[in-house]
Amino acid sequence: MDMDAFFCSVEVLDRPELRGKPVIVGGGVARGVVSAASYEARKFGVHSAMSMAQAMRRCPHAIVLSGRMERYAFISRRIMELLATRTPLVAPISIDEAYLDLTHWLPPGVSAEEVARDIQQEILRETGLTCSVGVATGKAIAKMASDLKKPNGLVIVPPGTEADFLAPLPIGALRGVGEMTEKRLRDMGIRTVGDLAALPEALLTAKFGVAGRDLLALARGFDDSPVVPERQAKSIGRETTFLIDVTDREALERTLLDLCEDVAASLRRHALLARGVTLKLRYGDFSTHTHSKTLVEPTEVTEMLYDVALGLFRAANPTRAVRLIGVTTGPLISVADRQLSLFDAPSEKHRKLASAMDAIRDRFGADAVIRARLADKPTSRDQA
DNA sequence: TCTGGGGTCCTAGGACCC
DNA sequence: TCTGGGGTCCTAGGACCC
Repeated sequence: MDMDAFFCSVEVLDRPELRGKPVIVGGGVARGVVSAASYEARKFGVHSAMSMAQAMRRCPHAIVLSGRMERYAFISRRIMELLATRTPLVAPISIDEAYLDLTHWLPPGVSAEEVARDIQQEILRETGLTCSVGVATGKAIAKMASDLKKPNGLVIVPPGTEADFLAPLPIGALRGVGEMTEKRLRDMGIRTVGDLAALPEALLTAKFGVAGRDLLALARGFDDSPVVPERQAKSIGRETTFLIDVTDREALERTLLDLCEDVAASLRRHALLARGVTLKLRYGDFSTHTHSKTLVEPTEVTEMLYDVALGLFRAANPTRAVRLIGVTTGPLISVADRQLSLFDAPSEKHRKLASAMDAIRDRFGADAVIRARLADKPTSRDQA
């Protein structure tokens, strides 16, 4: 199940005067990208992930909105609840998409196709939004089927017809084939999934390794990875791109603290501890570097994360202007699995303070308590 | 054209251990 | 003085997805 132009459709729902107009939800025009484009905007060649600058060139009269994530998340939760009434095996893969395994959950005498239509009608009735659905024996093929007839489409791939369904599709439509792989395959003369399916496995493995073998299997219709609900997160991170590249170390370090604060709060909210920290820096030429360190002891404490992140930042010693800075933590373990060390005492104070601050923020909002370090000057993120 | 922010998974070399 | 093989962890980079 895949919602159609989800963010834009929600905006049109809430503001009917937008209906029929080219609407784009995305980041700032300066350095942002398109998050969602209405079908009217897509007619002009606008699509998600395109830079806003290019989108505006292609569709100068588009209505550009910055997006309201809380509103989208609210509607998403409602949709996921509706899906959960059909089968316990629902795996949300993003805010507007989910896989359902109906194998053992079809009501007697009811086909998967009928359930799919029913879901589309129910979502439309309950939210006013349309979605597209693909029905197949595997996730990847179901996803490709749902992409085929948007919006409000329903495409069924009967068991045994997978390879025939895939063969005419352009190679870039195959899940796992991104920009890089598409280019390499096209250079080899491969244009459709059928072309790929006809190649010998040895050739694909030689060129692309394990990924080549997997792509070939999918191209031939073999797709059986299970629908797994509720997978535990393996990493949690925050990053920010500046409006203008930043050289000022003090400003960068302040942003780093801000990011660590966010990440730590998220870890605590999910009752997780980080075993490692990765600092990410992107420079003006878009070159991107990461610097990681495994922690002596897993933590969810802002100061511990910041201490390590700052150490990585100072060791990296960036001399060029920074376009993006980010902090990612992982791998993660559950708080329940914390191994208490003999030298744990000093961080206990931090943990208590942090949970007190989290509680205040939950009740009074994110800005109710802020660090003295972040209090006076605006952080670079405020400017971004 | 000039590239967000949230992730997952894979590769590969070197350290380290047995 | 010419030096194994296997497993796991750490770190960096990169492709891909939504």
